[in-house]
Amino acid sequence: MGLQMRGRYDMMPRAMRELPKAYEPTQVEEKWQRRWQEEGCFHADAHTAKPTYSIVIPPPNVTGVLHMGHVLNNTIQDILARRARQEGKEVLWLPGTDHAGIATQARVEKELTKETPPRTRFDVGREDFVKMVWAWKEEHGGIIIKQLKKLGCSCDWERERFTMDPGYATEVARVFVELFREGLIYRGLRMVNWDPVLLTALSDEEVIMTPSKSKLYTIRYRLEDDPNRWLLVATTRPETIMADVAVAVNPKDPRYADMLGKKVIRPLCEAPIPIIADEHVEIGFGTGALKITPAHDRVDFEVGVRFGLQIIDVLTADGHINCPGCPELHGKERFEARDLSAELLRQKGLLEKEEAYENNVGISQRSDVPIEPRLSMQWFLKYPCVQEAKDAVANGDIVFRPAHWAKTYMHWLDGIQDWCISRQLWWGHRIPVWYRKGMASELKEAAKLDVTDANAGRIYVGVEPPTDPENWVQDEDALDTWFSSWLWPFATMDADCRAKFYPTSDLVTGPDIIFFWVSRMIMAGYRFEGAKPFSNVFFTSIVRDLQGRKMSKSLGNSPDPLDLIERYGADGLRFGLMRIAPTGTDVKFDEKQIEEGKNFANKLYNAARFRMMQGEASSSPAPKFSPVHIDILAKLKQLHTQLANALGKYEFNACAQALYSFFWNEYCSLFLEAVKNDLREGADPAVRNATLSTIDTVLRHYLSLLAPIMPHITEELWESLGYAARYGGKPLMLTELPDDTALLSGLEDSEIALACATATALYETANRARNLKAEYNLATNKNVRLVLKPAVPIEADLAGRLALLVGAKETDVEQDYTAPRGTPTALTPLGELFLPLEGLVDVQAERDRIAKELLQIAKEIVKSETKLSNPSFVQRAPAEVVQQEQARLRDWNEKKQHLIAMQAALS
RNA sequence: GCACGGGUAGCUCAGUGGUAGAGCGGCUGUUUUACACGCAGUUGGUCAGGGGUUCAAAUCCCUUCCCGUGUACCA
Repeated sequence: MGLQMRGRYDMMPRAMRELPKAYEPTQVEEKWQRRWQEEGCFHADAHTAKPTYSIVIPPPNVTGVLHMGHVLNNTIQDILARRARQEGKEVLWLPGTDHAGIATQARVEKELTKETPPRTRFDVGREDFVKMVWAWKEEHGGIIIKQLKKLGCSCDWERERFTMDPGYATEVARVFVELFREGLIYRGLRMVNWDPVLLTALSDEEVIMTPSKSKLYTIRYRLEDDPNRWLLVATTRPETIMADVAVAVNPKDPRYADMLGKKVIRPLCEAPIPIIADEHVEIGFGTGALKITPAHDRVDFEVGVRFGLQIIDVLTADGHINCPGCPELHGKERFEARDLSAELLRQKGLLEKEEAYENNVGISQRSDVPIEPRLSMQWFLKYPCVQEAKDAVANGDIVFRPAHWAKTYMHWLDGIQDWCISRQLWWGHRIPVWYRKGMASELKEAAKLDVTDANAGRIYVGVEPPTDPENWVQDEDALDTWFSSWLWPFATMDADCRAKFYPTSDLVTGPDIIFFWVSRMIMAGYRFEGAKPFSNVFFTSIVRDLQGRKMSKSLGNSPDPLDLIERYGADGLRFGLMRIAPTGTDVKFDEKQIEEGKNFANKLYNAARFRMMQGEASSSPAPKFSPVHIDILAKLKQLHTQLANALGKYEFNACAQALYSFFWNEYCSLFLEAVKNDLREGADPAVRNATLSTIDTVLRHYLSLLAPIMPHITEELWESLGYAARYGGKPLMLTELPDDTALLSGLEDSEIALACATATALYETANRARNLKAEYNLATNKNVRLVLKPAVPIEADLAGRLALLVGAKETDVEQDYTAPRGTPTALTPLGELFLPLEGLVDVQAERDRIAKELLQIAKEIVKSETKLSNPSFVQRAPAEVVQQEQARLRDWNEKKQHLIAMQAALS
């Protein structure tokens, strides 16, 4: 090998025969991940003058392990980041993890239950428990970060953040204090979604309305003053009857008009309760009478408020009945109590009927049990900058892709409700509010606490604890995890970093967290930084299994990405996934596709290996280019454009597709197969130089273009092909994209067009010849002779390439060739092509073949003639289209004539 | 209920008015010196159904059906 070896990226000469035939990704990938990091390739400098590109990672839960959704999401971010580096930008991809209050706390609590004897966090105590969670986080919390590194993510790991880092915690508190002072954060007694397993309030977004099979019970309520009159009430929750304080009917319902103002006897925990009239009750549903249970239903609560009704709470925090007045039910679990109460009513003869019924039940996203509407003292946030958030997306300051998600976003913002931000958890940011000692119990009951209470000195709200802590007691609650996540795009950055990299460029995330995260970040960005947090939001598809089901642990249908990386390589996984990732819809995951990614890596490796087996090109004699060289360079130039366009539209599947098809089909199958003889011994050195330099040009450009998707193998080949040393002496990932305008710069457009047409004709001709061979059952590798009766001038070079492509020993170009009777013939763009089969001629077979082809052509001709004989078409279609159709018809007719002539020669 | 997305070859998906495509799979041939993770050939389609607009519809409009997602709820 005559490679020039110098610099630290040099490659030691290796005997090419020792290069393994198959690409083995594992070691290569580990090596480059290590080297990139050692050399600080991922580090973002906040002080350069370069244009910036920045992304903040959607922080995975610190309890998380990598799943396919993460792979999709982070591969896309990595592609964007790597491509931006190639374009000369200063790139920050900021990584980190989320403390995930509920998930992480639950994780450690689970460990406690495994102890003997089992313990709960209450046995441990708040301070020690929080210490335990921190310890767990230090030991197990980094798993997903390691996994992201294995995927090749080029995050600036020096800037890794955690949502409970000290600096971050300060930001969270600062924001709380500011919003409190502004009056947007307040504490109030409200109906909230209560999780009876986790014993905390949840936001509306954390409740999933799920259709469930329930029962609708119709129950008899006796009128107080008439033992023979009954009011029938339908309910799905008989276990809350003891908390009924009224029965409501629609004021327009004639059936009950005379009952208004009277009382019925509550059938359990008996007591008279009024019959009231409320518009809210639908006449047509059930019996038209609705039991009002303000403590256990949101709507009933509002009715209760309107009518000044009493609130009777008969459920404990963990979902058990608390009603000593009804000893049969007191202390029973809520669902057990439901059946039991129905039974009790039946025994009393008060259960009119019981029917199967499907209704929507709110399920806790976290604990998977039905939530309870519960009256509870919680902290709420009235969202800031709602209008700015709407405007930004409406006027295009922030672009959603796919665009239709903007509708979902707007809809949510239109109906936005105050956010319940307090959680009865220990792991998380504790609410920075302190109550004056001695007043604590009084304040606990206060209907609403707000900024005036701080002014009155009853409470203290501050980033720092009060200076006289002995006089204060801190609020017990922690903040919703999303109350820290919504600050992620700026709270992760110091002042310099913010100055350079905020607002960020792109956000890549799943549409399932538009409300949880995306919308809230936008509002926070405007409120606290006075600017949008990002310019583009790319919503990835949701990865599903082949049956279309969401991937989940319980279904066991979620492949382990690390296992996939092991078997197919990170590059294979990335490429395979990008190839099937559609824009705008779900992606059905098929492992076969990942295998394709691996196969593609192998193809690339072998194409590079082929190059390494050749010597070096030399400057003399001057390279003699032929049409196939020019053709592949023109296609390469096209690929540059295609990729830039697809990336601009975030069409990653189109990128992968274009890269795949260029390399496999155009470069390997056509170009390389056409030029192999140029590299054999005895070939014209000028042609050899043209071929080698073309190969190098293509590979050099191609590795750069592919690098963002398959960073490891391209980096490896960049080095081992010697390009690192030759083009800039830097790793590929820090090398700028080569300039595609320099390709073919010395040639006129017309020359290029002619060369491409010639190459295309050559490939088509080869194709026809291969068909002929196959139809005559001649093995691919069977050396045959071709004769070409040229329709255009054929250079010897071209004839040679044709023979090579077809697997023929030669192509004779003979203007006056007369084929023996029955010789298989094809009409090709280069002329009539014969496949003389000395002694093997099968006249009948050739006749059949021609007849078959004629049949096909006849159909096309009919189609075309029908079209052209339609006057409307000729008159109304654009002239261009008509001409095109006419040309097609001429072509078909010409072919037909030719085939008929051949047929005649056979008879 | 409302909104959004989707229905194209056995499978996964491209295809924004002008000759229905790719990869995989199937079948046939092939160990030719980069690659059998390969090469060559080939087989697969009422573009969900119906109607409309148009010279021309997978593509635009209407409608029905099916799948998915979000959202609102009636106890």
